[in-house]
Formats: sequence, structure tokens, C-alpha cells
Amino acid sequence: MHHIDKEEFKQAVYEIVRIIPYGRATSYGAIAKAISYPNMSRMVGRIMGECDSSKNNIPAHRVVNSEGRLSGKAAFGNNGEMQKQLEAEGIIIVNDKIKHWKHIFWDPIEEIQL
DNA sequence: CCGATGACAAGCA
DNA sequence: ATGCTTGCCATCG
Repeated sequence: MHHIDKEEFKQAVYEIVRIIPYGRATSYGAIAKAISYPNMSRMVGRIMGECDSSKNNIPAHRVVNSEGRLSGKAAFGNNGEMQKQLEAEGIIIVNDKIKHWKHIFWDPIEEIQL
């Protein structure tokens, strides 16, 4: 009873990720909170890893960890593709971490309250 | 069944 | 800032 359907959860994550603005990024935990499952950040990461972003029109490159670090870059291949996509949006990255993270960070909660 | 692991996160020393 | 610990949940061997 207390279990949301796995597919529903995945779709809820997709919905949030798809509305992350260009040039901004959010975190696994922030997404988990936004869909009312604050302790499911690891699952959000798992879902991103399997979402096949390019094919499904999901800007997974805009999802990083709570410190702004590109902990999931491996899923984009060995050519720093995740970093390239972020840089193409004007985001600066140094040592796998987004520069000015507090400023770049987009909190989905703010959008949902609208 | 159990322990390890993983695109996590927060607290603490 | 750095590293460790704990809490969290699904998947695997």
C-alpha cells in the first residue's frame, strides 16, 4: 500500500527532469523531494542511468549530485559528453563540479508551488 | 538470507 | 576542505 508503482515513480521523475530550464541544473535529492519521496535520491540516480536521455528527450545531463558534481558522467560515455552538453548551455565546470552551483541550481519545488 | 554496491545525502569530527 | 558514518532503497551474486 505504501508503495508507488515503479513505472509511475519513473514517469514522475521524467516530468521534473524535462522541465529543468536550459542553462540550469538540479540534484537527485531535490527531484526526490519534489515528488514527495525525499529519501529516494538513489532511485532517481538509477532511473537517470537507465533513461537513454538522447533517445527519450530527457535532459539527464542537467541532473547532478547535491554538491553540483557530475557523479553520473560515466553514463554519457568516455568523452566527457555530459560536461560538453552542460558547457554548451553556458555552465562552467571545473574538476567535474559545476561552478557557481548555488546560482545554477534549480529547485523543482519552486516551480511546483506555482 | 546476507553482504556489497550504486548517477545519493546530511551530519560530524 | 577532507574523510568517515549513517540512513536510505533496489539490484545482484
